[in-house]
Amino acid sequence: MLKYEIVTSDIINKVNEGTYGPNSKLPSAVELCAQYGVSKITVKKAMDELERLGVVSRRRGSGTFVKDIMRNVDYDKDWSQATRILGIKAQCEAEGISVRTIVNSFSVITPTPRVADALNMTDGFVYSICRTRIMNDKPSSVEYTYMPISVIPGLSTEILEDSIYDYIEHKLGLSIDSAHSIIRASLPDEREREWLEIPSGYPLLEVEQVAFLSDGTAFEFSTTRNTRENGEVRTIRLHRKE
Amino acid sequence: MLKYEIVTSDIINKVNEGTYGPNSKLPSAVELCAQYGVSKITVKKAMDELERLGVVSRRRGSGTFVKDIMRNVDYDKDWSQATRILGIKAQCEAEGISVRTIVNSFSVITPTPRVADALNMTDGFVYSICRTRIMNDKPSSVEYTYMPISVIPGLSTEILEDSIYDYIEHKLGLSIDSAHSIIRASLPDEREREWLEIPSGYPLLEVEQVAFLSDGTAFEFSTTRNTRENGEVRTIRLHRKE
DNA sequence: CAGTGGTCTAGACCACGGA
DNA sequence: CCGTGGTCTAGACCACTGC
Repeated sequence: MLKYEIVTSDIINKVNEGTYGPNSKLPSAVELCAQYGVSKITVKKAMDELERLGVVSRRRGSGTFVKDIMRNVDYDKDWSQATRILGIKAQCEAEGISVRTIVNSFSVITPTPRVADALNMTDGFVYSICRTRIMNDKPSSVEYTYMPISVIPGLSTEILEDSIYDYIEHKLGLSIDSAHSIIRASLPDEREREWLEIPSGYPLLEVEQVAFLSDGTAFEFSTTRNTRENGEVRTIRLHRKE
Repeated sequence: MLKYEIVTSDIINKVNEGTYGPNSKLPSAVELCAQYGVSKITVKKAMDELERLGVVSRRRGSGTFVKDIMRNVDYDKDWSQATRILGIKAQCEAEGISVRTIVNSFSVITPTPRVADALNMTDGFVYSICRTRIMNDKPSSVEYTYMPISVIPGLSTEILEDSIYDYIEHKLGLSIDSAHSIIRASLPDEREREWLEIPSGYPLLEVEQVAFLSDGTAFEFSTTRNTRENGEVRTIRLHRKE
């Protein structure tokens, strides 16, 4: 465990157990340096992390304060970036939710302009995949996925029913880096109503996403439409300090 | 302008104008140190920023790469944290959108348990505010806001029609720090359909938010329900590197 | 093995807030 | 004025990648 992580997680623990209560002021940076035997920059990095996680607010000249509503922050479960970017499968399993995946369709096509643009492709083919996710025996989302066959070769139905992300990272040895998402509200079409077993007026949370490998290549363009139970996104926004 | 900001914005410019094309590799950290005459840590901080803004991906041992789809990133318009946390008014004005605000109701009440909990209040009163936002002459969101009168004294209808955030920062001299949000899809009730001039099946993007001052005090609990045109949230998620 | 980014230090200096 | 956090440096050492 890195030094700044030790500081971060220790302070989170102290916040959770009430040693540092809501609105209280943390020890100053120099005090924390002494307390943990680390340098000022390391303490600062820990504070950056706490701020990003939404645990504290900082004001230059006066100090660092625990936010008002701090109960049960979990260092590992990082909501600040709006859902961790693992496969859905790994994410659910981490929380003890059972997931089953139904492959509605799976083919190779010439990308539409929209898809080609999102993936920055000039030619070549993409997989076109449509899947339904069943979580704890309840249909909870429909996912439309496009991936260039040149970047992610060798997909099979079996993999789609398991975890694409696992295949990409462990079988292909590629490194997943990040995703850019747009979140909207939308309504289901007829097929989706059937797959998700919902009435026609039921609102869905749509997450459109382009995902990248760590060499910068866009490898996935996907749209996921989530039912209410499943579909909630949490974020933390920091005010721009000028 | 700070040194790391100079580095960050210069690289963003070079990406936008094509000097560093999609998928290309940036100069190494040491090269950039020499190029800008700054230390390694400063370059690293600039790279952290570029990564957070979604411009580059980094891989230890091989380098830093420009992402595939990098067109017109704007350093000031920071989408990475899902909409900057100014008042809606300032946000729209920055983009040349006209905003008008209609105050549907404005009163002081004893907070419901839900509200008191969100604001971590044990006693006292809150303002209860309901407003409709008209953007470019189109009704685009309904906003329900609760604020403790002890924290934000002296609100008036006039302020509500203008900008609460401006009042808080400039008149009260308080410093807004951050906000924690939950995003969902939902449907309008009857009054909302009327205010927003939409049919009954129209899906809304609901953003529930608790906002904090920089001493950690929760000063606002609000729920905003946005129409489709207006309601889109963008985020960038970085993969957890372990 | 050489080259990359990542962490960390000790200490200088600056900017801001409050008494 | 002092105490706070914020930026920055020069350089050490580590961890990973790819040849």
